[in-house]
Amino acid sequence: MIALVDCNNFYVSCERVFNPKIENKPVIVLSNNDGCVIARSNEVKALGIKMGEPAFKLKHIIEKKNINIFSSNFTLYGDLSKRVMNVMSAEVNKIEIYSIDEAFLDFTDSASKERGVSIKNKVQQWTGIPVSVGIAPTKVLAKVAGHIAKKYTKSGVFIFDDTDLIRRALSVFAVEDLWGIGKNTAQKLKAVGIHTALQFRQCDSAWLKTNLSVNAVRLQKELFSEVCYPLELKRKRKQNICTTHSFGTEIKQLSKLKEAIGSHANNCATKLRQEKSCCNSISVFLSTNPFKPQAKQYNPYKVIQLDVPTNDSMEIVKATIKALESIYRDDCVYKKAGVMVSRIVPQEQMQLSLFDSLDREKRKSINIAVDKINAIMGKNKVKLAVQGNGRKWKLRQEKLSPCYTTRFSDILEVVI
DNA sequence: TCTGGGGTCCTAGGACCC
DNA sequence: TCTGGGGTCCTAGGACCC
Repeated sequence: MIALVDCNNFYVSCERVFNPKIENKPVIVLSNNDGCVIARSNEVKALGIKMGEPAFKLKHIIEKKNINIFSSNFTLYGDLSKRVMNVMSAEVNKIEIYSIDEAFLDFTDSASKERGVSIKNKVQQWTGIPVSVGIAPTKVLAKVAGHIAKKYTKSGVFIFDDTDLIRRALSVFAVEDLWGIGKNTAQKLKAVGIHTALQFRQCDSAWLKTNLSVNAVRLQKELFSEVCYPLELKRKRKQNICTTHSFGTEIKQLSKLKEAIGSHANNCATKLRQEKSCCNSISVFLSTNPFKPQAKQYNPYKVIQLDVPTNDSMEIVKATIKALESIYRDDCVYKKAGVMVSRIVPQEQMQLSLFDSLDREKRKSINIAVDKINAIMGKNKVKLAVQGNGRKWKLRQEKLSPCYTTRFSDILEVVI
């Protein structure tokens, strides 16, 4: 048996932990640049505000309903996530951390509602974060159970412990709410009269295989309690690492794009080194503002293949700047830029080249030193000159909450 | 004025091999 | 009129997830 533990409205709950005034009040957390809604409290969901809605369209209702707005504070959310995961890890033998706010727990040794409730209460008491728990024989069913727990139970815990119960639940569970069924697939299914999870479970698997994909067949098996997605206990090495941002204000000049791309590239290199990986290929991409159809649209990208895999900041930044120069056009206004590194290999398994002229040992020492300094002094305290000192393309974060748990100057003071 | 930022997996089709 | 029958590898694009 598997338990899915899912934090309720996670980012909103994080903001509430240190700000009890917004308990039971409508709260929204916005994406980077204060662009879209990415987390909503129940009060906000009740108002009919959708996930992903652009903030500027909500100005009116925000004022009218007195909604509390926050810029995203990923430092805070990441730290609280770590705490939640730590509490749960101590409760089970095996755990798969699936995302910032979700984990699958191995309940094979004992699966009961009481165990779910006990974990839920402990997480709530020790971290301040409310969670829901769904317990079932497979991940897909645990997701369904979690859904039910969150929506229809008082305890916030739901367990699928008999097949008839599963059958009855699936008969009223919308097919588009299944894990792995997105908008497009749901549309296809509905076109042939499949509306509920039970109907999906009953349909011909050969039809699923040809018309959808093998994943649809796996999903179907999981609904029959047959495990196709086992717990993944070992953290996998990332296959791609991507850093990108929209600009607060649009950019035209090459020099500013260089700062942005250079920073993204350095960021990717740092992440590569944290993963102990090297990349064999680097891509750079730019895009204009798709929401301004009257403006000239241009979304170029350039991929550079390397002879020797690398995670050296200087080498990666240099390559991206060259790529940027090759795709830049001065008759466009850019809204977004990014860097992606791929074809990743473990750093201890890199294939060397006979004709390599770079002193890799020396570079390695430099990178280690820079990483060390930045770990102590703060991100990007030491950086490459091309990144500039500008904050010109910086994020807009007008409603940022303090980093209560990770910055000494932000620690709460208690007045007695 | 204003619309996020990460990831993964699968498939079809092209290029190539014998 | 008619032009084989196997394979592999790579990539772009689609679909999905949080």
